[in-house]
Amino acid sequence: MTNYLGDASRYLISTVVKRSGVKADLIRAWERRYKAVTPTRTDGGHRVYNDQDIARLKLLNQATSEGHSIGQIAHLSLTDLQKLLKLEAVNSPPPAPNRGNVSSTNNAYLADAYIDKCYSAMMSFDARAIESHFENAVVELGAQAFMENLLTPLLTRMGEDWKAGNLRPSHEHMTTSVIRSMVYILRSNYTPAANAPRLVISTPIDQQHELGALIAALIAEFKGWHITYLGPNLPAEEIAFAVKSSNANAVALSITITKEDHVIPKEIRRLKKLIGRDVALIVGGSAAEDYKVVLEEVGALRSDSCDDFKQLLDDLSVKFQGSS
Amino acid sequence: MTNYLGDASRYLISTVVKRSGVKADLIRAWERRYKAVTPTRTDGGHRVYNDQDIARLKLLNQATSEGHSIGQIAHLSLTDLQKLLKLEAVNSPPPAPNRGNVSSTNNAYLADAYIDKCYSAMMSFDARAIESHFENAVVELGAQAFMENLLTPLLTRMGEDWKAGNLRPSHEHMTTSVIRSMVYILRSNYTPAANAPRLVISTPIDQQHELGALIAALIAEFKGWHITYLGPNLPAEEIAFAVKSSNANAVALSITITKEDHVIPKEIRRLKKLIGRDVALIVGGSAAEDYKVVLEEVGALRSDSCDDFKQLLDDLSVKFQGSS
DNA sequence: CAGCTTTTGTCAATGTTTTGTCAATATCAT
DNA sequence: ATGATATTGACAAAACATTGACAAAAGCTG
Repeated sequence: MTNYLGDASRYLISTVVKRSGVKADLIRAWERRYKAVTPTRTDGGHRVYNDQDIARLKLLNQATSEGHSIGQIAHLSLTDLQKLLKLEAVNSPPPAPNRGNVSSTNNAYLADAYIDKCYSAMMSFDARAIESHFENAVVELGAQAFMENLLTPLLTRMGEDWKAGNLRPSHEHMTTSVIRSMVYILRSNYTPAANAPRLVISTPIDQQHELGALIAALIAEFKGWHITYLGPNLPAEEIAFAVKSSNANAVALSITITKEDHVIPKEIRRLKKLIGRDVALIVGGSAAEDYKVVLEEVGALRSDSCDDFKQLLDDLSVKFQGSS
Repeated sequence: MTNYLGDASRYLISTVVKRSGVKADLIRAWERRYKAVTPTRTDGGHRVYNDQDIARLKLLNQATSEGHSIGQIAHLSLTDLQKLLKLEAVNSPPPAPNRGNVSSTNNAYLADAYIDKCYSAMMSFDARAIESHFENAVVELGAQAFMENLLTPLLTRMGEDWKAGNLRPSHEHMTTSVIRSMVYILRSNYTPAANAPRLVISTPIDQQHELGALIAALIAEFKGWHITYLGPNLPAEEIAFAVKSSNANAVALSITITKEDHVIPKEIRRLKKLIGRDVALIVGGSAAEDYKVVLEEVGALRSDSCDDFKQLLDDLSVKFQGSS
């Protein structure tokens, strides 16, 4: 079995400098003094790095520039470094999302490479490998691009393969659980303001697929909303109860499968009645348009894409600002 | 193996200053005069602190600024310091009804306090608060104790409240999703050996509750197994498919709800037939004993507690060692 | 309250460690 | 042959440690 550490990514130091932002001399110094990375070598002795090394260097660079001492963190794993930076961000207010240093085209290209890797790992049920690729991708692309250029396309591709019958439920289950477990790292790390608008996210009953809901949760979190994520497959009463209890301003539902019966329309009508007129209802997902009629009937907002959803959130945000 | 969240991170004094809010000179003075913290040293003699030290300093700082004299409290344990400042620990709006069940040992007492906090946060759908309590608890208790003294009792209590009707599905859903997202952080990130025994974890069809399965996954991961976690509610074919694809040595199922129909027994029989005799089948969860008959019939292993499960894993581990 | 002692936070002076950077020289790759 | 890379050694700025001292604050005593 090919293991994910031995994949086809091989970069010379000049490439690593460009992608990690760490100068070559420093990379070598870190290796010499602390074994921060341990690249393989060509026959001639040139260093050969992989994606993981790049991700590491990027994180180490960020951590040192935030005051951590390289000697103390050089040996930490990728995960530990992420934890370190997350904790760091939690305890200090500076919201500086100002680190765009890779062009978007380059980003898209890189993301595509990662998608392929993730897909083959998924097919062979190698959760560790998926996770490892995700980790690297998050570091390299940043959380935003990770979601937009990797997670969303991956989800789309999975949806297609699902319809074509190439994908089994177990694949989808495993991948979902990997993504869910990474939500914590992905999430923007500052606590939303006390008066941030509040959103409850779920999927209606009999809708088991939660990937869409997860992505929606992440997007909303990045937008500064205060999220109550309920996971998939809940009846209207439960969702409404959560809305009341958390005093939410809006509910977002993800619907990805069209059912012939009338369960979904019934649930939506019931939910809308329960939450009342003051709470907005947003419905998205690949099957949302099949329920167009009901949605219009109850005055629900539809979102057909990530950008759509963002726009909706922004609009609502203005409306609900400060209404606690 | 080495790191839970505790000793993974080592900080120099400048970082500690930023995180704790105590000036460097003062930290050293406190150490010199009262041994308030006892950092290790680098070869060169620089002080190296850990998360607990930082937590301590934070608390000490808070306590002194509230009038306590440093000389009197410097030697107190983290627990005692927390008790000292217990009135300040209110950061969630709804004051929780405190179920006063105080245990004997400090650690258990501490865990109990966290359980209460988590429970009231859960009741008010404050996912952020739950997460924050979990984070603190992991740092304070260590991952092992976190699971055994907090997560497991919490789960048990949820089960009881569920039966008593005090808990709604939405509560359980939200809490599950928080725990799932924390799994990533909890996991020791050491990559299992290539020849580590492989385990697939899921719950049978119609078993929506996955908290037991999650804890099982964590335990197995700590034991060095290579895990493929599938999430809840999968038919036998899917689980078997994942077993074949990942070349697993064993399957673990969590069953928490007893159904009157014969779905579960049928699923178990089918699963056992599909995976064959060479793959072990482990079944646990609060409702597992209700299916005793079937389980014995197919030769499944039963685990009634965490310790039980650990024992089982160890036994199997020996058997499967190196068989890839 | 005045006077005395103890506690506690801060600072300065001086020496050591850590770490980013650079230069010189040799080797590799195309 | 030329540009990229590797190795080694060195350097200086920044960060850290130690020691000793000092004064404000707190506590105590008569």
